[in-house]
Amino acid sequence: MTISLYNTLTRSLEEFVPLHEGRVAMYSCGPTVYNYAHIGNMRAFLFSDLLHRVLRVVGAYDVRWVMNITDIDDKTIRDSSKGASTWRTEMGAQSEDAVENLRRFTEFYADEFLQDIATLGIKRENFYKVPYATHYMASMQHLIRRIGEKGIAYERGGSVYFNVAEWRKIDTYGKLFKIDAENFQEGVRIDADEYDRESVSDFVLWKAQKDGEPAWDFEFEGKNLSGRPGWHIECSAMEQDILGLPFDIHTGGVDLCFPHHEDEIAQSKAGYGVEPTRYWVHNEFLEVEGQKMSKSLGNFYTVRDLLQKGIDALDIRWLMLSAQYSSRLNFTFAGLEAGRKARLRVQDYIFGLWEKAGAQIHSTRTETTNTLRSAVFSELANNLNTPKAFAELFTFMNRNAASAFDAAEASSLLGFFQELNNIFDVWKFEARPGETLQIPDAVKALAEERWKARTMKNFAESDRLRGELAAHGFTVKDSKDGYTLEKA
RNA sequence: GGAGACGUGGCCGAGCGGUUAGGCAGAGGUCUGCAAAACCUUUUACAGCGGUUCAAAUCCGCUCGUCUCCUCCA
Repeated sequence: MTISLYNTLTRSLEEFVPLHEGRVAMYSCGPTVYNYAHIGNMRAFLFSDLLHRVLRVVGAYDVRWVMNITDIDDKTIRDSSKGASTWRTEMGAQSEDAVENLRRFTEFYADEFLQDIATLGIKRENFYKVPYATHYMASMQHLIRRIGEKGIAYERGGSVYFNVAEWRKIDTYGKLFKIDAENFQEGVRIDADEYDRESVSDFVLWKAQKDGEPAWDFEFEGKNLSGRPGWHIECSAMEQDILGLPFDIHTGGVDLCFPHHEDEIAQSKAGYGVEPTRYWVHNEFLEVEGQKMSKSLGNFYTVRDLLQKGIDALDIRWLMLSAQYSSRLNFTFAGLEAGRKARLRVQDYIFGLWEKAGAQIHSTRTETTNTLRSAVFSELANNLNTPKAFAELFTFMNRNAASAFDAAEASSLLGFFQELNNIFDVWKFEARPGETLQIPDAVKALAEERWKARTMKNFAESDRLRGELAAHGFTVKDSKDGYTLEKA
């Protein structure tokens, strides 16, 4: 099925056509590992996960997905520096070597991050590669030299800058974002002292080392400039090294359009002569309880904060799917609960199908399955319209009780739900838990006793026994001619 | 100050010129000692004010509000 995506570069919905038939190379801007990632960050990564899964399942593409880890920048340097209060004992002791400290610090948060996304269902094995910026030092330096050779970079005070004015003579600067050159000055406070750049719009490719900072040697135009790479250069270098240019899709949060992605385009084109990608796809922000997420408002959550509150990671995943990636999402606890109920309703439907299908899952599609499948998949193919896809699913469920299908039909539908779960990844395919529940004899006896009391209309005793069952961790549900036990 | 986006019923969230979106919650019902579940039925919309049109939540203008970017940021 053809997939369409909103391309920030053209500001329009475009039909996605890969550069190589059947294959997609995709790069996602990953986290800067200076702290635990929060749920706002997670939206970006869950969006990339969704996109790559839709490409695989709906588009039937072979997808190479790369997401970087930024392990060198101002914050990681600041927080890993000697004596910083942000240093955690889990990171071990601090050494005398700033580079080593940076490594220990960022490795800690990178590991935590990879764990967090795994919790949310972003699987490590789905990545082609998760590169760390500092492992690509040589490639970055090589790219900077190439930009220098083209005359678009200059050295100043030990730092190397990209010369935007010079670049503008060759190509557009402002592809993702319309820029008024004059705009830069008005009303904006730019920390000019920190930089010796010629123009405020120039950006740094290589930063000179300051006292005590981690640094790498870099030979540029005959000088050794001890320092470290600028923020944008890592993506350009790793993309070229790992995926080759151009590749198909680049994702990231909307805030990265400018300057990060704009600068990435300029650098790659200046250095390699090629623009990195054809499709730039950006996810919108997440709000919490209708407000911008911030520490001072107390609505700033990391994944582990939510898990500590007893929230199921699958419900976070579902909630993130319940709005289209391109619109703002209001993350609320009520929404989490509403989503949970909706998700479990589908799960219950799957259990129902499982029962009818006699545990058989078939990939052969009946007409019913085909109709549902194309309805749901075409919504996903339509710029990842997950809410609409959900709506199709629920509309189908509302019209077709699971119990109404015969075994063949149910098996076929299960096949589709499983296929769909390769994207959403929030359901289980197994018998309804109650049916395989191990019930201790003592509990069975209690339940029997209660049922007897109930039939004799001794409700006080019946309710007392219900309480006892609850103490054993079981809930009893009555129906007309019997009862069922469930794990509470 | 400049650039851009958004404002849908109690909440979330699609729709983007004419047709019931969907979910959660609420209400009524079936069932029921109670409770839970399940199923059926169902109420409440398009920020405000103008304009274009046979027809506007959907297009245009203004106002108000929220957000993003221009500075590190998913």
